[in-house]
Amino acid sequence: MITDARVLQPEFVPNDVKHRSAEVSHLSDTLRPIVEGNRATNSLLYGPSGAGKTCIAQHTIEQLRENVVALNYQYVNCWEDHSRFKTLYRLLDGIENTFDIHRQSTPKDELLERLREYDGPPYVVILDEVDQLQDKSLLYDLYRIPHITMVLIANREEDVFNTLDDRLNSRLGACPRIRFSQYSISELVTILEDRARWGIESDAINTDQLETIADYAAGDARVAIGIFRNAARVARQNGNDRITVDVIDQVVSETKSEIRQKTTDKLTHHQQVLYDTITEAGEIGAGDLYDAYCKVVDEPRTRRTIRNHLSKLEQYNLIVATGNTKARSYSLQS
DNA sequence: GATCCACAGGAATCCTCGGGGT
DNA sequence: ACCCCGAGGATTCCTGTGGATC
Repeated sequence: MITDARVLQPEFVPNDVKHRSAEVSHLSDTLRPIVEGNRATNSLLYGPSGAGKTCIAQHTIEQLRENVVALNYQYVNCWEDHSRFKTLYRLLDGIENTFDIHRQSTPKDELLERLREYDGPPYVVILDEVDQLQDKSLLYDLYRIPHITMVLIANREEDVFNTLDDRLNSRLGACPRIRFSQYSISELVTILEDRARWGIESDAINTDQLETIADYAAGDARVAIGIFRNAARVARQNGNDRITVDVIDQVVSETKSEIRQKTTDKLTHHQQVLYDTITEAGEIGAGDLYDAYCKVVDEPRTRRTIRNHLSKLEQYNLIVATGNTKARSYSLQS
């Protein structure tokens, strides 16, 4: 029943993207100078998760590559590579300049120096989840390298600009910002129709069922494609040649927790305990939370460290904090 | 309204770990 | 075998803030 499993994968980037032509053309406008050999402007894509930011960034650059003789590009997820060193390493990796870097104790800004010295074709870098970048001054350093063009991606624009210093704000503050909003149900349906056409046999699913999936996904394309993929997998396991609504109902919660799991997997043990404690309590004040945390963990960290962890969890959109000072309480992100 | 207190978060410093140099 | 160095996490110290209490 499944004819091409690749197109059901979350990281698959289609040649033909739906409902984002305005965003694509805005982004390609900012990048167009590269085609004429000039310096392109940096840009920021922002919007809720599953709105197609990463996909559109990669798609647009792929398109650009077809028009430019030579162009390098690299995708960096700043959550996974959140330190200055790791991000720089990843960027050098994109231009294959890492063969002799094996230690963290390479002289202080040797990596940056190498990026500066790079004299190949224009280099476009996608910095996804850029608000998670530990050392924002890296953006300034990259900004000053002429042949590098940055495409920044974040959920909320204020998460990016609030954390920049004045110097960076005056430079990057003026860059084009492209807003992505949630997909509507019907938009999700057409996206799923494409995937269905490319990935599974033609009569294995119909519009009604795709609508059911889109409904469950609530505007998040990543969730929609995840449900679709799992439903196709379960249907195949059961030996069915069609994806029924029953199967879809069955895989929804599994898929959602799968996606949540991907996020919480990146947490440290201490962050995980905090998250679980909040999950259990529903809503909990800072003092009670710390006490509960200490009971669970062998070697509890200090209050100060826990506050850092909590603000990280908040940045990850896993929890929300409401109220100030004594009235502060933590609960799960809905 | 003055005072107290729990809490947030910035800055400086300490600690630990991994890898290189001698 | 030993020391050294850089990075990043944790801790210590601190200031500011707003709710609670009288």
